[in-house]
Amino acid sequence: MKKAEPQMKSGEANGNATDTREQILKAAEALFIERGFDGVSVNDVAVNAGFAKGLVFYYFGNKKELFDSVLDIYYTAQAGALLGAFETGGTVRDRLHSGIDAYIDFIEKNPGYPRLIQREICSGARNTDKIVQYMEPLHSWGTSLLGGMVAETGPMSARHFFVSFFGMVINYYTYSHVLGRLWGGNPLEESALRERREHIHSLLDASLDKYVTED
Amino acid sequence: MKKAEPQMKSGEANGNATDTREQILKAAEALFIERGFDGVSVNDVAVNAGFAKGLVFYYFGNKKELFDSVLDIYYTAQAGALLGAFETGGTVRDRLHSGIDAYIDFIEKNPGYPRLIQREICSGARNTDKIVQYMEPLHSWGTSLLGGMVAETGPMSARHFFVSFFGMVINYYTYSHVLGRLWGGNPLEESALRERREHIHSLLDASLDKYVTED
DNA sequence: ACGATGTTTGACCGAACGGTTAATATAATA
DNA sequence: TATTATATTAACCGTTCGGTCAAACATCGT
Repeated sequence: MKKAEPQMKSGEANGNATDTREQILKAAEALFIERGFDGVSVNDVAVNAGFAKGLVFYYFGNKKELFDSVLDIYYTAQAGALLGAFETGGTVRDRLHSGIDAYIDFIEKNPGYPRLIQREICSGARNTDKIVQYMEPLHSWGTSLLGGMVAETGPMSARHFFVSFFGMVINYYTYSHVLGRLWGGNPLEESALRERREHIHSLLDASLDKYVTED
Repeated sequence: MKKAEPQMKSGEANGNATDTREQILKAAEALFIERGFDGVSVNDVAVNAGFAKGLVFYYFGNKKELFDSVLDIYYTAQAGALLGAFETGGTVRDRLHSGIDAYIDFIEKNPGYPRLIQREICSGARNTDKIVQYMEPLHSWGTSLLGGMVAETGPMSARHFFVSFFGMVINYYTYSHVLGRLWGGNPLEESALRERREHIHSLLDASLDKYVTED
């Protein structure tokens, strides 16, 4: 048996810095989503990407920076996905609906995102800055849209609506595997996702009908 | 200087198995809430409780069992807190309101609970069984209450209302430190909590008014 | 062919990890 | 008080951790 021929399979040395970086990032993303920062070792990432551990440090310096790079990818993707949707015209009601749709679209295209970000939120103060950075555009979009139409403070203020609908949207996806067990089906299949989307839009309409004076 | 006198400070050897077990559990709970399973070492727990590491294994066998013991405490507490509230009388609307109140009460008395359980949910399949066990009573209470009054399937079915209100309730607490930064205040102070509670009840009323045919 | 530059590895480091164990301190029992 | 049973410690084990580093490999302009 002669030595292994140099054959190109995914995640093997390729001499291209950009490709390698991206392969490492892909592996890191998948693992961090599955097990969180503390549940993943740098060696896990390297092996899953098909490289030696040292290479991860060559490209990312340390584990925290690797993790932050993954977060930044999502942040950029989210910003890009929402920016367009936030600038559409129409009534406030229309704009709220299309903003929520854009956010759901983004989540469905990035199914790992809810778990990654929500676990980070639960982890307390460690990454608060980055999470705030994430939510700030969403938050200011939502609250400024509703701003003139609901009370500025109190139980029916825009900020509470924001938290409610944000939680309503994102939790369906973070809970999906539990809901699958509870319901006996796959909450992430296409028809179920359509159903969920419709539910949220209906609840938005119900809230606007009752608590927002005018469109 | 003579040897340290045997004085009783919190978390010191006391020869009492029950007390020691509880001190370890308390320390473990606080740390698991703050940093999650993988972010906490057994030595952390032992030191925080004021004992040697070996003692944790003496009482709990291994790290996973220690973690499960913490989860079980919350599960028992939750079950006890909700059982009474689920058996009150009145209209369906009244019973939904009082069930939600009981759940909020429980969370406010156990402020670490949302972070602990939600992070576990985000961590995927590892503890799905236990999480399902957690949510099953809540879920069946909510869906059976609404059962006869909304569609069995489709976007306005009981199951979707359950997810929406569950997420609405719990996310306010898991997001509190982020919301504090976003709003410039403390979302966990008493007046803010009252406000949040009122918001949720109002949204429930709006939903019932629009989508539930009769009380 | 050559060195220069960038890429990748594998061996290595000290620290921390989960877990074990023999020995000791304490409490209970007789 | 002597004996037994329990509670607790400190040292230890093998493994894995994040991180470093010198050497090897690849690429490419000259």
